[in-house]
Amino acid sequence: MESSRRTGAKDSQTRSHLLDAAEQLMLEEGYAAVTSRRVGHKAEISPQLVHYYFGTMDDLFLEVFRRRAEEGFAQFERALEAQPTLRTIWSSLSAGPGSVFNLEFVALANHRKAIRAELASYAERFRTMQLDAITSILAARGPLPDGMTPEVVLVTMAGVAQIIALERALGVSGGHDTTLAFVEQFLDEPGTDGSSA
Amino acid sequence: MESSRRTGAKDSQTRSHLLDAAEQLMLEEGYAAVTSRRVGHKAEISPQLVHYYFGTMDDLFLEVFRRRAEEGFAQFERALEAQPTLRTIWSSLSAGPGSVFNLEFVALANHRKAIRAELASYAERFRTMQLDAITSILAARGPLPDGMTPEVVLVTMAGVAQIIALERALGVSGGHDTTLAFVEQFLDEPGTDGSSA
DNA sequence: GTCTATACTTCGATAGAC
DNA sequence: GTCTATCGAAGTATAGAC
Repeated sequence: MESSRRTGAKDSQTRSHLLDAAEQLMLEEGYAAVTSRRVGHKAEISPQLVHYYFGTMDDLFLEVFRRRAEEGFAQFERALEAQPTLRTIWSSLSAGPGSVFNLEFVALANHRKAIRAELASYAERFRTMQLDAITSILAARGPLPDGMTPEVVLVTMAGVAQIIALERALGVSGGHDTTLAFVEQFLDEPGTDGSSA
Repeated sequence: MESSRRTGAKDSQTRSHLLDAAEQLMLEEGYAAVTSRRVGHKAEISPQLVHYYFGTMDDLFLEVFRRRAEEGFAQFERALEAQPTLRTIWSSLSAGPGSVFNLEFVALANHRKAIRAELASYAERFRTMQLDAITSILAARGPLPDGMTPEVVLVTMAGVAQIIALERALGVSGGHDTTLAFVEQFLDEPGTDGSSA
């Protein structure tokens, strides 16, 4: 017996369909296209059910984000356990639709504080997890050049992965090939300062 | 004698005020907050004038972008002429509100093709200009490590600058200090492979 | 050349029947 | 748990008075 709102069961099929539709709309047309009416229409469900299951649109956005985040999180953990390598970390940073998705959410977070908080918390959890992993991986590879800490490597890889994803979405590709080749070279290297073998 | 729309004189004060208001709204609350009503209200001008001066909202967005782009472009050219250094390029990549601005526009471009085209064209022009500059600057610094071309350095710097700006907007700061310190070290180095002095 | 009035659409959200 | 009916607010855009 709580508030009458927000009752839709978590395992409802309808609920999942609404989340799917919202996610797809967001990916294809941006967050501004995610309206209760359009979500309902895409899911072939009456728009009012959006409010029945999620209350406000902000809550819908949060649920979409959480579902994705948990999924990405679990996926990264599995991949890391199977292959605890630099390449696994790089893959998690440059993986498919995730980057566009993140971008859309960051833009959304600009004026919705509840979403910003959730995003920030997730980003920090993810970063910490990646840092732990990369620290032990790099330790096994020998000493790093002066000033280049595991943190630096991680932030740099994340930045490179992101700008390439972003520019690709824009249709710009200048410098991507050579940069990706350099990343590959770094991933393969047994040592990090060029003094290989 | 052309189409009756889009008549507002380019040098109109009213027009400038509308652009200012739109830009500010976009920076503060994201692109979704840039509506004809809100822009008009912020500029203390009737919302209908937005359509008189710009036709559609898309045209308004384009004008806002162009004004910023030209400004940033000219500024970069001046800075580079005064100080043709790596640091000047880094500054142009990490300069204040520009990054947030870009981010907002990229998100917007996701579902407005006219804006995507403009953004892509600008990004390419800017990248080419930066590449010319960084190539000659790095040439003077001596040979680069294996695989690290000027392009790679540029894309990497751009990525680092961007992810830091993005995370900062989100309130996340893990790893920024050490990464920025590393960038500083790289900017100051007379050589690039650690064999300084 | 500038601004008012206004048409039309879509938005989020709620009430209540079934 | 789902749907119909509906409210008030806000969105883009145009017509036409001044």
